[in-house]
Amino acid sequence: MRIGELATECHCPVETIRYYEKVGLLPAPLRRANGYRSYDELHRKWLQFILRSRELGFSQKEVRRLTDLAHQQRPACAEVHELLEEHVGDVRRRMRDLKQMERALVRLKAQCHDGTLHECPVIDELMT
Amino acid sequence: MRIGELATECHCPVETIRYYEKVGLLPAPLRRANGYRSYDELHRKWLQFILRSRELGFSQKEVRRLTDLAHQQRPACAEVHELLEEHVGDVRRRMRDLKQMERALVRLKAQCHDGTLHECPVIDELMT
DNA sequence: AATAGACCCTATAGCAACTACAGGGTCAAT
DNA sequence: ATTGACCCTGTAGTTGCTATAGGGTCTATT
Repeated sequence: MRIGELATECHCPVETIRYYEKVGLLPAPLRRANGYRSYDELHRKWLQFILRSRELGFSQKEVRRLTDLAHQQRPACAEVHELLEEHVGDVRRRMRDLKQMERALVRLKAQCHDGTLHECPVIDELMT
Repeated sequence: MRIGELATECHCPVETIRYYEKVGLLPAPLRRANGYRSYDELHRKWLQFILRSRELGFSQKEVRRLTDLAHQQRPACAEVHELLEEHVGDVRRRMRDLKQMERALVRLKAQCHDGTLHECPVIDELMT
């Protein structure tokens, strides 16, 4: 499989695949005589693993830990569990932060009287 | 006021202040004879405006739009309102994304049987 | 007067996690 | 023979800072 086919199959840009290879997340594939990368099913699985983990908000560092764990012949379920716990905590913190932002923004917006004023209390409040 | 004092007053690192000046968010202050930056109350207000906006999740670009609007002698409340609306929408989208992540992670974690297994179904599921 | 320590300056490099060129080679079809 | 789609490498750009190197300045103490 050439890189372009892999990319369309996995719904991700070609550059991202090359990037993952460069930073060592995705194992380097064999090359054809013309220098083109040649991927197989295992590569596809790894790429999907990475993409799915990134979708779930894991950082590159965490994905690296995950792939390392997955590479072990007897994956350490306890460590995976711990990583997941940490990450869920992280996601929840980020949600709380956003919720706070949202509340503050809505409060701020309420001062706007639907944008019909010429003087702007929002600007005033941000200034103080 | 020297940069260090401004920094402690506004609870932000000195480097950040110089950075905001460099990218044109914060107006460049006068300099003393020795080359040190010299800030006044107006600078403090602008810096707080920027920091508060960043806390509310506005991007640098949006902060720029906000400061531009604030600079007008008759701030265009309607535009501020629009910017706020957009941003609240953005924050809510990000929350929805995180919520989805959280649900997926919790579902994934549930497969882990408290990390007591040696074979790891989580890894398996991320692979497929 | 010398020196230590806290402060200030500029300019550059680094971080995450990609994305977007520039400047080339390869391959299949017309 | 040439067009167009694909591939290659290497480098620079993005966002929003943070950190470091290599210097100058000011105040207080010895």
